[in-house]
Amino acid sequence: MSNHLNCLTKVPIFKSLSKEEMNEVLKIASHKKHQKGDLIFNEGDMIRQLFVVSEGTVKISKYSYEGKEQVLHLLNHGDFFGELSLFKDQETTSSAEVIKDSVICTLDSLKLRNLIEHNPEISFKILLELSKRLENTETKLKYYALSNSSEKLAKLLLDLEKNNIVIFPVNKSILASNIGITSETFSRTLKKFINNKYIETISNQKIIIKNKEALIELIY
Amino acid sequence: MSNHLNCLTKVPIFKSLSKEEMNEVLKIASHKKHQKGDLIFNEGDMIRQLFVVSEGTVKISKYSYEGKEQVLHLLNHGDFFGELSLFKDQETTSSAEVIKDSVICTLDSLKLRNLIEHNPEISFKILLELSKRLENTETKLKYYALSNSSEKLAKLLLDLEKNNIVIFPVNKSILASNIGITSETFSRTLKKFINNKYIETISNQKIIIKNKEALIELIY
DNA sequence: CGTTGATTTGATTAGATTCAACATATGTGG
DNA sequence: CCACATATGTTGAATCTAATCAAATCAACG
Repeated sequence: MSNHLNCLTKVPIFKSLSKEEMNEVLKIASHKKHQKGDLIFNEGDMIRQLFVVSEGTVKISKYSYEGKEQVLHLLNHGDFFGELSLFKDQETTSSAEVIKDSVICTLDSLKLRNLIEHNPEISFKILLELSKRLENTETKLKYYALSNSSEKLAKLLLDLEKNNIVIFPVNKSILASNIGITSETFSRTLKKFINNKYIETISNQKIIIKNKEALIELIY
Repeated sequence: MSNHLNCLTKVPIFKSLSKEEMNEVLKIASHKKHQKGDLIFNEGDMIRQLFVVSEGTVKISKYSYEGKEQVLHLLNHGDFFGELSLFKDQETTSSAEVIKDSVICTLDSLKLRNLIEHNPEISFKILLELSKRLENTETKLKYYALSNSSEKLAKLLLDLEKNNIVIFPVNKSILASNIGITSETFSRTLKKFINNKYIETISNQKIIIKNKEALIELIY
């Protein structure tokens, strides 16, 4: 049916299924390539699928009536979205936009629901995933509500950092919106960090953390 | 074992269980009365239970290092918390405080996990509940990040409103923190709404909405 | 009726947004 | 591979909103 077994076999929530179970899932799945800029769905759209990101990056956002964007999640390989459709046909309350060319699998929610009801395993995995995402969102909430832009940026850098190297996975505007500040403030605050010798820039999307303690200090 | 069958029989996530299943759940449950002000757990505590609110109100919050509070959720009858403990022993990343005298049931997470694995029903219900909470938190996030205090308050009033009557379920400071503003700003913005004849106050915790359209206009 | 906690009000200030201009980076077709 | 077009990023200056701090008032409860 699909040369994108990837979609499902390599995705955490389905990984542990038996061969027969996997075949069941495959029956209700299809996949599609999407280009950067494609809109998978828009706030208010009716959706009846669970979407699983097999390749690429998808941005989940909400917009204010003035058009200001709040990025909720950046989803990569293995992440899913549209889980509320599992329970009932659902007008989404957010938009999903492809920001890096992607392969996305869709699973019919009615059929998936059926499957899940007989596979506690899957249900449990989705449960785990959602719990984490909830915790994540709650933490974000705390930062948005309680922090100034330096704290927010420090937290972002520490989240992205690996061996003191930070590579921005998406452009700075999106990152800014992800932590709830404007791109101008993002730029200015980054500069402040550079002036303070907390960080050094290697390229536009790569920086080195020079004083991690200072950043940690900021968020505690 | 307990005269608080309430804890479980009346709580949505367990409501549909058969008698035998319910007996299984009862075996791993216990309940306890808590007074206003009691701390169920604190950020960083290790928890190994799922908590279900049978009566009263519990406030889930995070605090910044400066002590500023962000209320994440206000939980009432039937709501649960501590779901991450289902997956592994978990240091909580938030605090739970009783703000109205409560009866709280605790279910050992290891045993509950076991039970869930054989009861897709329960798993599915928790899944639904978490999905809703996630959506809720995401919406909150949008408001925190994208709205000014008038929009936030308008949204709060519309959320709480029933037949144009708003009764504040908890004190104003907590509500303010719930929508991510200070109590001073809360007070001032409420006053502005009164001056604009959007609302009228009946008592300290009761107001009437006089111009709902104006409030709706604010949030769109 | 006094004490404690909650709420309101006022004055000041800090911090981020906005808007506009400029600079840099990225991508495309010739 | 260059030149242009478009998208992304940076900087400055003005403005504005909500936070802060301090004080006054109000409400609830033993």
